[in-house]
Amino acid sequence: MSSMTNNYELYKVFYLAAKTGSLSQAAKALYLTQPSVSHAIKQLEDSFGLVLFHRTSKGVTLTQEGALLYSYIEQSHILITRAEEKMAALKNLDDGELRVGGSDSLFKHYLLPYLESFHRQYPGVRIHLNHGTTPEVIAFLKEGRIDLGVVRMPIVDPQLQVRESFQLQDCFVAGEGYSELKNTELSMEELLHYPIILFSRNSRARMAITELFQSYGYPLKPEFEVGSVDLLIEFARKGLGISYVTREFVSRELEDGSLFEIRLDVPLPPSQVGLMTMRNMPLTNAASRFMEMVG
Amino acid sequence: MSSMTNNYELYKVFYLAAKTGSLSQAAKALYLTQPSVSHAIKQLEDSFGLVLFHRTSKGVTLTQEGALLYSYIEQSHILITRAEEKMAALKNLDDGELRVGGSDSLFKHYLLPYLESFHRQYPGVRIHLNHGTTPEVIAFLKEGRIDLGVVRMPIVDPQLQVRESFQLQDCFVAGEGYSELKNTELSMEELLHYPIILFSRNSRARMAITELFQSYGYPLKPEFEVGSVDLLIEFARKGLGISYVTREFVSRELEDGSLFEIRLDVPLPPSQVGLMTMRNMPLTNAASRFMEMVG
DNA sequence: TATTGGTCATAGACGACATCTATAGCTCCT
DNA sequence: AGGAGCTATAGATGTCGTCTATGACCAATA
Repeated sequence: MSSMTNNYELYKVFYLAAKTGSLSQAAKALYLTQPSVSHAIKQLEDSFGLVLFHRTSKGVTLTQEGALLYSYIEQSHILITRAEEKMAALKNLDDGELRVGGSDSLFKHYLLPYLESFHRQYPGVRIHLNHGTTPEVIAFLKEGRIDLGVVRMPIVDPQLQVRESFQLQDCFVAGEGYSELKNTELSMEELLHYPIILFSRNSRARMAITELFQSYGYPLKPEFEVGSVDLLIEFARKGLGISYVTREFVSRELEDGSLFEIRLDVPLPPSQVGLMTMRNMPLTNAASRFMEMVG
Repeated sequence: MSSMTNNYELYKVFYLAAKTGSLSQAAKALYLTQPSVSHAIKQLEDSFGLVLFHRTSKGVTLTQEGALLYSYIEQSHILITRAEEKMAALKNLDDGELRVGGSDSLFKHYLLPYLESFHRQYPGVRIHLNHGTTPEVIAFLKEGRIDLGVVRMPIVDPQLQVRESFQLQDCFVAGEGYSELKNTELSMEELLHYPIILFSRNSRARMAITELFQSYGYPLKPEFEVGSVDLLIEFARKGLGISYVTREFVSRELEDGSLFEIRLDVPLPPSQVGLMTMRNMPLTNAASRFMEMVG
């Protein structure tokens, strides 16, 4: 007796019968036959022990009790219809949101064109960018605050799934003040005679290059330690030293000659960008579409 | 493609799965097995082309899309539950309304005890009384403003269904001033020497008695014509004349001697009270219960 | 480690019941 | 009187919702 809970499908039939004022028309609308509808209404009436419709030779009209029921069911039906529309919109990406985490520089130099074209193709999807360091982005992901993180590889975390996406190449660059180094190839030792500008300590690229020098026996101690890629570039342009930056992020400066790359006699390790998601966590439609576009 | 309209029953399953966070528990609540619930959810997901739940080893949690759907379905479910409760209440007569039409005097002298006991038994049912003349009451009924009319018979209207309920007897009464008539039997002619007080022209009782006198060849012209039974009584008590009233409505005055009945040498016709409803129109539960009580 | 107990997913069989066809009864309109 | 609506009813049919049985997975035990 606790949950009387009729079959909800009956309410759909009831709704249409009441709305159209005709069991036959309701049947048409539902792609059913009239007896089916008649039977469904009868089930409802029996379940309540109340008469819901007044049957006449030209259709049906609601009784008082039926009208009261209708006032509820109509609202309910509207909500369900909205829900279905909403779901369809999410499916078509006419609606929804895409929440991405990553570093500012990756957004700006790497993800921006994808975000642009995604937004152009799906203007209904609201895009949220959350920038932070790699551990912060991982935390965002685990808290469910973002759908997708864009970070440097490698990431080792059993809860996460990472897809390699794009290779970047870090390199040393300098500006006008060091033009004597333009067409030479330096050794590590020679490089270290110059002031070095590095990104802040906790960055992945900084750790990688420090380790590399260490493996050859050289300690890499920066003259300047800065907190953004833009500052790395600016410091180098002003001639304050040699910056270690991602080549793809300074392509413009390399083009216009305000910076040039310094070749070393040892190869520098490439760095992989990875798209990071929760393992075994379904993606939103928007997020998975975006992943496809980034490829 | 027009109306995507899923089987609503799936939403009930979805609701419980989301609410309990477990397909198994939802199954229990619905008296189903877990695979059934699993299948139902899959149907919904397939229909939308979206993943609604994130499955883990300890249950399910809503995805973003699922959460959005839930926000609609939860409301919808609440409405349906309320509707079902409301219907149960109407069935039990814990709620609802009873709308009766009739004349004031019938309400007061005939229907009141029934209304009282009905109200005592079903205090949740709101009672509306609409008084009016017989044609007005018929109109109320046809407009759907009342469920039930209480009127004098006969009623001839193919749209109406009338059940005879109670017999009343009209009679002539007078007060102290006419005590010489107390133990005599008058003829019609003798009666007409006294001032007569009648109810207003359009009443059924008035028409009946006028016709009766006419059939014997006597015109019945009242000295006073009043608009309520109370005035009929009051006028007679004050000695203004002889009132034609329903005997049952003056039982108290006949008891305490402030009025006495004048016997005629011709029998006066009894008048039937009828309960009138729309033919082929289902009654509300409250109305049909009330009809039973009135018997 | 293995074990146990919980989760959900899948496959296939079964049967309830939703739906259908056919028909009848009714009212209204031509 | 006949036709064109409407709904109700009865009984046949077959869909599809549900079940059983099983597997895979995970987490928390022993």
